[in-house]
Amino acid sequence: MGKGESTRTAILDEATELASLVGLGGLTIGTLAAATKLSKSGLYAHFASKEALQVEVLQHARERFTDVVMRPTVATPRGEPRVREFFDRWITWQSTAFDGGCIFVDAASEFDDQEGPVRDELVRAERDKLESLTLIVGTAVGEGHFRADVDPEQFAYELEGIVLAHHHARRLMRDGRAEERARRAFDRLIDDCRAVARSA
Amino acid sequence: MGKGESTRTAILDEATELASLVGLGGLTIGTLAAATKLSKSGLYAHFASKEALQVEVLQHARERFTDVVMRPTVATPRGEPRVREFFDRWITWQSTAFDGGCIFVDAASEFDDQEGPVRDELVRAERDKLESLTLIVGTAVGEGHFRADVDPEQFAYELEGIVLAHHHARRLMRDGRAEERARRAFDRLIDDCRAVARSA
DNA sequence: TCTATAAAAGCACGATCGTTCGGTCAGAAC
DNA sequence: GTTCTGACCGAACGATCGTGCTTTTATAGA
Repeated sequence: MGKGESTRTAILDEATELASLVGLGGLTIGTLAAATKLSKSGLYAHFASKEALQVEVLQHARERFTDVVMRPTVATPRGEPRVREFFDRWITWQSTAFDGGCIFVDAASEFDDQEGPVRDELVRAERDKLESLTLIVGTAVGEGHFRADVDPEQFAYELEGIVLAHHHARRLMRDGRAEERARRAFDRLIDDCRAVARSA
Repeated sequence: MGKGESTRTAILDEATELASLVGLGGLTIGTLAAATKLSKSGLYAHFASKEALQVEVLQHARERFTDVVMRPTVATPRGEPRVREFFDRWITWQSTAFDGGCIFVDAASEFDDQEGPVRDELVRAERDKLESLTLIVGTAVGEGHFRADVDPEQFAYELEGIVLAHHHARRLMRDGRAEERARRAFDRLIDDCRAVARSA
């Protein structure tokens, strides 16, 4: 890895951290330059524009997500264990990957109304994650761990809800029991997928 | 209502709308002045600072929430019907109250790491809503509509998750079936509260 | 060691940020 | 008719924004 590439990575690391605190939009070249001990122009030479930087920050974070969540997940036994692993790692990711909030959650509310490459990248990342999750759940159905009429997309939707509630409770409300509550919600979700039938 | 007070309200209305599109932090005095057809200084005379404006925007939105969600909810029969009413109105609120995303959701990710009066107001609003919801669920338990071992706080946590998932799916992913999914998730939640016992 | 090239700095630009201040102009109070 | 007040505006402040250009410094290959 050449000099340029290594500073580039360092910039993106720092930018990810900063963006998790002040948001992707709140990120400024000036503060990022100060944080990386570079001049504004020196830093700027690495990127075509601020918008391009924002997109690259998202891609950078996405690679990390793949490394610490996705890859270990697909390496565990298929079916329910894999679903559990995914959930575990996802929750842990949200608590440990950033000083601030998860930049995907933060950026989602920030850019959901702002058309452009940043929003596009966000949607791409989310769709990717959703597809993987749907597949993982579908496999659990195929393995017979979950009922046949379990809707993987609905499962993914509800799991996302649990994770978002966890993020909300933990970061805004600073609820010490946020993770415990998330686990209870997840257990209920899993439980309903295993049960033979639901009450009328 | 005097002249000053009415323009003040008009400013807050417009500010709420704008903030839902670009975030509370993305809101600027200049664009807000242009949107309200006032000069920057003319507008600014109504508020002590931008931060004070942000806080007032949140309070303004909170009053609207009380009007269109809370008040009609507590006017419906106690127990499960009231819980359903709350959910219905909350979901509708998120879809219709703003052009952009719900400013509480947006602001929550934006300010969860930024100490100050804006964050404080956010926490206050959230705590308020959570308390009301917990009470409403508790009543449903008291009425015998829900099982006695239902944990109202856990219920509130999971309901918030459903609403957040709905917001996420609807605004970022533009999923047309977001609301249908939310309703299914809610029905499952209610169902589990009524069931006599859960499978092992 | 010399040189070609890559990396970072220096400096400056136009724009916009939040904020302040002096002023105008209508209407109410006296 | 004068004074006072509330509502608003125009201009400007210093700071910072994103973004270029030019120059210096560091690095790597011969």
